[in-house]
Amino acid sequence: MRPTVHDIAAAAGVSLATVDRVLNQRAGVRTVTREKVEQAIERIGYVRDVAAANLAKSRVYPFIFILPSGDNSFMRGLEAQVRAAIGRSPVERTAISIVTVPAFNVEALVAALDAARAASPAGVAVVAVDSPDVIAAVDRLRAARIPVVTLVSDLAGSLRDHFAGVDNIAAGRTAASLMGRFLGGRSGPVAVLAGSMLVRDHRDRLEGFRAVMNESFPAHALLPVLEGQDDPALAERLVGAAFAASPEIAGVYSLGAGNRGLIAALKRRQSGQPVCVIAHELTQHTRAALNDGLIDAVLNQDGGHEVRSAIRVLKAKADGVAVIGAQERIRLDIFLKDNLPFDEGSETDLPFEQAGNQEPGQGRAD
Amino acid sequence: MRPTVHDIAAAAGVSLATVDRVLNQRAGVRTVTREKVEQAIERIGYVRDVAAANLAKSRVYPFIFILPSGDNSFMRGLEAQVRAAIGRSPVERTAISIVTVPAFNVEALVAALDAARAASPAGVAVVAVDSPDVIAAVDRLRAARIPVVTLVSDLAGSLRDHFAGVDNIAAGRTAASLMGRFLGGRSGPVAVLAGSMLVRDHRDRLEGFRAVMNESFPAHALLPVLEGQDDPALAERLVGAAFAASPEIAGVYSLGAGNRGLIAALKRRQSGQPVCVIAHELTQHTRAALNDGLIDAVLNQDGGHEVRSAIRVLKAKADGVAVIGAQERIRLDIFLKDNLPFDEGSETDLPFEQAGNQEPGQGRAD
DNA sequence: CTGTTAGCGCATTCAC
DNA sequence: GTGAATGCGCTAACAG
Repeated sequence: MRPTVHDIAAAAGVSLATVDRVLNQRAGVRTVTREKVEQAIERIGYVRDVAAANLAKSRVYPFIFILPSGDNSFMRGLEAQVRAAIGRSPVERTAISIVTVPAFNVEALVAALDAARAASPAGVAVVAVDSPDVIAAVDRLRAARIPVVTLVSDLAGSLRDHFAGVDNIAAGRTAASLMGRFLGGRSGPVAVLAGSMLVRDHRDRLEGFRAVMNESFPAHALLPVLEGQDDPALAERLVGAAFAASPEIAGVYSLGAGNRGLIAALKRRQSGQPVCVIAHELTQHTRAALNDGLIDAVLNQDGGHEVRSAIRVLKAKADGVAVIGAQERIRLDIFLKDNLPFDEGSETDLPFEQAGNQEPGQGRAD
Repeated sequence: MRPTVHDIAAAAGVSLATVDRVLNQRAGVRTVTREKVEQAIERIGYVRDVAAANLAKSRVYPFIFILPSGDNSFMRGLEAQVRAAIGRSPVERTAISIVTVPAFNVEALVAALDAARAASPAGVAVVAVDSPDVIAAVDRLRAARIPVVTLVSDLAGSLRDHFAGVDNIAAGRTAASLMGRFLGGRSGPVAVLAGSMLVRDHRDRLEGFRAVMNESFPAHALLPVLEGQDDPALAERLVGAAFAASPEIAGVYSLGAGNRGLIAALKRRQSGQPVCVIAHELTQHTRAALNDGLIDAVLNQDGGHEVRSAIRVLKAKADGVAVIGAQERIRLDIFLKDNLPFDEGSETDLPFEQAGNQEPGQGRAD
């Protein structure tokens, strides 16, 4: 039997209440007594039973998730995953609320973060937009001792506790490496379609992609980055224009959303050599395009894993306990048409695509 | 507040003990009473608090992990992950014991399974060898109402509750798809190095690989499969001989272990065109070879994830509760030199490679 | 400053 | 067949 609070009380010659006080670092204990207890804890190797503690506390964890609104398959899937977590709330002792803010909008995000702080939750998860104002707002949360986890897109320079997302520089490097090898002997420049340089994940992917293309495949020039604002219509126009201007394009790297537009442009393209296409995020649309051979590879992050990880980490931070580091590393999935997972929409998991309002131009769509 | 046993007792007009009896499907309750209680449960939407139940029971889960012994980096890493789980035992209320048996040895495995059954644990996890005798032994465990999870290599046709491992057919298909595209215009046959056709995972990978190579890249003939018994020395001899016999080899797919031998053979090979090499399992050796450009891609399964998943599933089966399906799907990791994770040996995770005794020929080495 | 006591939600003796 | 009482390990009033 592992030692309990009673054992340490006996060993230290004090009462349960005193033990509890030093265990939970509450005031009102003489230093001598405290040390006596701490030594007893150390000596008998006590580890607290978190389940029992939570039971006694009837602990619930109020968390706030701040996500971009808009018509973006990936983000809507992410939201669905958060809703799934809400469904598990009774079991996991969480009370999660979702706040959506217009994508790429610094002021709205700052306002949401400050509102979250006012609600003093046990933790906040946020898809960050990279900006000094957002950093400041996150740091205000931390100053209020509220744990913060960035989700999908990180916020370097802030005091956030953890980032639940993939290594986006590595993602960009991987995209370049696949692109270069898939192109093999073929020549021609490569186009890059991004959403916005305002978000860290897109910037990181671009950086990684550029680095490896320049190092290892210098024969393929990179065309100027197309910023599609994750808007399918805009993306389609931009890509279509690029195809028209440079018919010899050999590859396209789509590092943001708006892939519906990219796919439409690819379908419309009749002439020219085949293009190698690498995109991000497995959605209904990219999955279909992968199967049709329009897209060669999809790099994906598992939104469900990210959400569950964010919750685990927020809980751990709220309790001040350690996490299994390896379990919280979000892996970059590489999908070819050959290793597509069975469609997850049917049973235990959530659909890749949710119904959503059409708000053109404002979301990180698809 | 979510409803408790008290609420359902009140709603049904019975006592706590009776509620408990129907909750845990114990005998000694009149059918009328039982139905009354069940309706109350349904009506107020009761869900049992597993943590509280475990606390009351002082429940511990005795689990047995059966792993192949021998000098195999991946398997030793897996064992290290199980040991890490043992380290978390006090927190997770598990009591895990590890049993190792010689690799590819049906009789030894059957004996271990039967011994495990005699110990009547709360669950068994086993790296299966595909054989009717093993299936029978697993089914005996299930007949004794002991949950069984297969780990890494599955056992089709058995009554095992769950498989904690990757989709190996998809893995083989993916390997072929990468191989074909990486080879681009180059011609020449492709060699396959396996461990043993006695294990399901190797057979599945081969099947997937063959299928896609034949469908999509018929220009590349497949040489007869080399069975290296996961033994580095044997693998090196076989691969070296294949290079000598067919200097025009364009690619090698190593779907088992023994990659140390493969890498040695690659280093020794001076002449001929460059070969595209795809291997399985990220170990110290494959990681180095990937960085050196000797290996082009490594397909990997995360042993830590598999072990943790196996434990979660065994617990759930023991408690008769559902699992989050998506969380328990083990992903196939594709590593290029560009998306290698930081070396995990240093901090939160475990080393890729453990020290181990040299037992040539009997392990699924490296 | 420290100790006593009564639960948290559930399982399990025991009586009735 | 059914119910009342006790405890799992911990926290939180409330007294002292």
